[in-house]
Amino acid sequence: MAHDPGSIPGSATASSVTAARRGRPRDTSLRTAVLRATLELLRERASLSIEAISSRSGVSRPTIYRWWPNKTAVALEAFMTEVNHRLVLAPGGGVDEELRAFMHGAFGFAQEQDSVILASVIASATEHPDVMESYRAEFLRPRQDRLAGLVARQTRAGELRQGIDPTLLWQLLWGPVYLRLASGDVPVPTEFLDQVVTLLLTGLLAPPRCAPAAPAGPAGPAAPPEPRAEREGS
Amino acid sequence: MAHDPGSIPGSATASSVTAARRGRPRDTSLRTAVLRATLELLRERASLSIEAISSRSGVSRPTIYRWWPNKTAVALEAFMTEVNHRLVLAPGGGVDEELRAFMHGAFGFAQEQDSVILASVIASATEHPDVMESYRAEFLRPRQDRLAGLVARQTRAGELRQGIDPTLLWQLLWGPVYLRLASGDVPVPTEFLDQVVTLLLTGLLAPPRCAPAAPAGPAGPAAPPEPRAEREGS
Amino acid sequence: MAHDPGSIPGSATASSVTAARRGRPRDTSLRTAVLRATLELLRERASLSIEAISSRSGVSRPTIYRWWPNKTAVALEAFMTEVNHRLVLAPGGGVDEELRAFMHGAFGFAQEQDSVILASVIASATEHPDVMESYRAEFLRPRQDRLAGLVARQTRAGELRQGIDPTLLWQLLWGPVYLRLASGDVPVPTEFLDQVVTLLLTGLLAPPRCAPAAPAGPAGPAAPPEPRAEREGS
Amino acid sequence: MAHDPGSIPGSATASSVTAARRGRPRDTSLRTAVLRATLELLRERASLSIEAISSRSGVSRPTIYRWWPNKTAVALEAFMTEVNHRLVLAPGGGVDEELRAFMHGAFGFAQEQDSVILASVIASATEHPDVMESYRAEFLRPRQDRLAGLVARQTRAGELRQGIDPTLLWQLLWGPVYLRLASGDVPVPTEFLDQVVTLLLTGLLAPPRCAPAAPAGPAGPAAPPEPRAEREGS
DNA sequence: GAATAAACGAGACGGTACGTCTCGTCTTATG
DNA sequence: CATAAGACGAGACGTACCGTCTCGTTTATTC
Repeated sequence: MAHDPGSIPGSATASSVTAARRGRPRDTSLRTAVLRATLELLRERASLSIEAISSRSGVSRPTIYRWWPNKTAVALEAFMTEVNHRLVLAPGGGVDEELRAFMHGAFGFAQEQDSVILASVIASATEHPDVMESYRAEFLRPRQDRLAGLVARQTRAGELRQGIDPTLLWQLLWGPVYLRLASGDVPVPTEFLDQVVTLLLTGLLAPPRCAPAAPAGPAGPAAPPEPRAEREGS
Repeated sequence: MAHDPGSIPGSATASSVTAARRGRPRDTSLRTAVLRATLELLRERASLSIEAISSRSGVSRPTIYRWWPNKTAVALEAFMTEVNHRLVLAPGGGVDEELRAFMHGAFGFAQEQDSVILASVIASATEHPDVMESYRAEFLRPRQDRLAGLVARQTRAGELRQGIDPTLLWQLLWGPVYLRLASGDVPVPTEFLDQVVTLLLTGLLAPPRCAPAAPAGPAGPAAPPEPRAEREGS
Repeated sequence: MAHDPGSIPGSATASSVTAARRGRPRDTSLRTAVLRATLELLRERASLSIEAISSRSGVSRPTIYRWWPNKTAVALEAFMTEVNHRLVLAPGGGVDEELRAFMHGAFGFAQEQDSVILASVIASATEHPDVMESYRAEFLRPRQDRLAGLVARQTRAGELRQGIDPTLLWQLLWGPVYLRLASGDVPVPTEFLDQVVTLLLTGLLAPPRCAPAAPAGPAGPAAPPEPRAEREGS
Repeated sequence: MAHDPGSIPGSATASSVTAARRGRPRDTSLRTAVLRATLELLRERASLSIEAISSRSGVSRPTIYRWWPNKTAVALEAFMTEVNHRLVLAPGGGVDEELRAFMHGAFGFAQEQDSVILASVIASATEHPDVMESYRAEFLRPRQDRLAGLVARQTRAGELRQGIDPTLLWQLLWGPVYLRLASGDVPVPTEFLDQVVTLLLTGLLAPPRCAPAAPAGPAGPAAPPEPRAEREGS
């Protein structure tokens, strides 16, 4: 992610075995310090500047520039270290159940204040193609892949309608959550994730007259959603 | 919209009849020039600065600051003048039809390149409560109100299920579109708006065994949507 | 002084008799208001701006520009109205006496805090030839003329050495006072004026051996000047 | 002079020996460039602005602000570098001779057009106590000290009258010169300096009847000074 | 009494400089 | 060779005055 030839993350790479490279070795604690400082600043809703990251982390500005191309990249990396380790999906169960589990795993981080970060990162990533690419690779791809798998599986199982476009579904799931992040409408409670799933499963249409006595089905979920009006929407 | 006490826009207010105000009258061509320059810059994806707006529009910097508190406010106003005059909804027809009409009226602007603007505006509005308020008042409110009306009407008409939360629905409609704007995934074609509506109306579930002939309804919707995979999603 | 075609000050000019000019007559209270406000600001050591004069005096900016070419001109005029009415010289008496009287009359204003004003005015007048000319006409000329008269008279009377250049003398009298004004070393006490005169009259040289017993003469003045060291000089 | 904690000018301080300070060293050519540009602008009688200094010298504005608190400080430093290296006094000789030498050394710079600079610097220093302090320390103090020494020496030698206040004398010597600078009455020719000394030594009074042959002394002084009237005085 | 004309206030505007901030680069000394 | 310290140019920020201009209003003279 950092534009670093030598890779760092886990990085028990070959190189580290063969040759302790010449010169002073990179101080890995710097990466941690920078990312931590960045998260703190983002949480404080302070406007992020390399300047600030530098002075808070104690890492000099030129050093930061050596390892990251711009502040957006730093922010994204900082966010990812926080978020991705939660993405653990336990497949199994009905569509309903499994979709909920997916939402919780994929967007559960939105329960926390930090999550606003992502919206600002994405927004500024528009100007930095490389950062955008990181975002796709590390955030989008894994989630979209899992969703695609889920859709395929449940379609085969006959639980989902035929012909559902996983990409479209992805946008209908992630879109509302992202909207709240972008609008500062955080934290996003778990119930919201569930409501989205519920509405999507059932659809908006009134049950056809075919089975007037059968609002049953998976209808339960549609239990009168308290008309939340606390906030204005987004 | 501009932080202007004395009204400018349409403003055939009483005051304008009774008293042509004292002092040199405001040169209204400036407002236009500023907004036009702003749109141009935003379209060019150039990073927006008051400096740039000033030199491009030929309006001096102090004058811009006289009428707008910050660049985000300028950008929002510029966007609104472009967008809001399209919001004409002709109610009538079935849910399906009416929801589509709503989408086209409310988000049709997303067909154009300009639309990315909005995402950047919203993103930076997070730091400017007053601009955020303008955004709510001029973009969100009218659209949400119309949607709420639509929902109420169609619920009474028995076309929509009982208990649908208009706010949640709003987020499911606007969320996906906004997501594409924010990701630079523009223009958003009209078909996308329709697909969202279709999916939401019908829901994801496979038709219950109760009535094999049932899913007719507005029929078309379930038509195998070609699994668009051109783009990666957002 | 003001760049006013029609003159105002005393101005019982022919024109004022023959024709009260057409149109609304100038409101003379404005001049007073402007000058008073200017003096106040100068006394407060605030940095003088037309803006400030305008808002303090309640006279609009364009009106001030109608009557004065720049702020330096306003300041000079304000100062002169304060200062010149003191210049009343009563000739007569010995050189010593008369020179002292001259100093008191010409530079007595330096006893007051306001006097610093003059230094700043002169300094900025360097860039405004017209203001400099006013300064010469209204401040310098009358004082220099009187001094020249004094020198001529006392030279004829045999009290002053032959061949004293009045211009040089003027600079030796006004220079030290001006220096204190310019350095903010105000107020300039009357004793200072006297000391200057004394030193100049007697000169620095020790009395020639010709009359070892006669430090008398006009020596009295040289009475042990208490070695003031309170301030640093200028 | 610059508000620089770390010493630059001569400063062969201990620190400079032991430790060449960390970080990129200050580019001393910038200081020179700034001061040179400043002198040029002052000579051209252009109104001095940091903006102008910056663009003329090629040094960026922030850098200038890093090293000087305001433009007055820059101007003073620029002037001092030009002026102070001339202050070399060779004591010895009679009062007359020595006083003249003092004048030439201390105020000789006034022969050049540049000298007007000083007046404008002092004028604006009134608003900047720190600059005023620099002025005292670097211009006033050394000159006043030498004058005080001169007075003491010559008083002991019996050439000067007892009880002459060096501060008062300072004002009588520097005042007339400063007056000419402030009035734009430059260059100040060497003869002017001499005339001031002459007048001060001898005094104004006609020689007492005691010793008709007396006023010999340094004789010259009383030589009929051509009544210069070319300029108006100041 | 109506027309005329100047004086004036209110306010908009382009312009210039201010002093500050952050960016990203570069240069040196140190580890 | 990695790093810290720090100097630097570039450029935008938001503000303060400048001096000018355009109006509408007021107050006097003149026809």
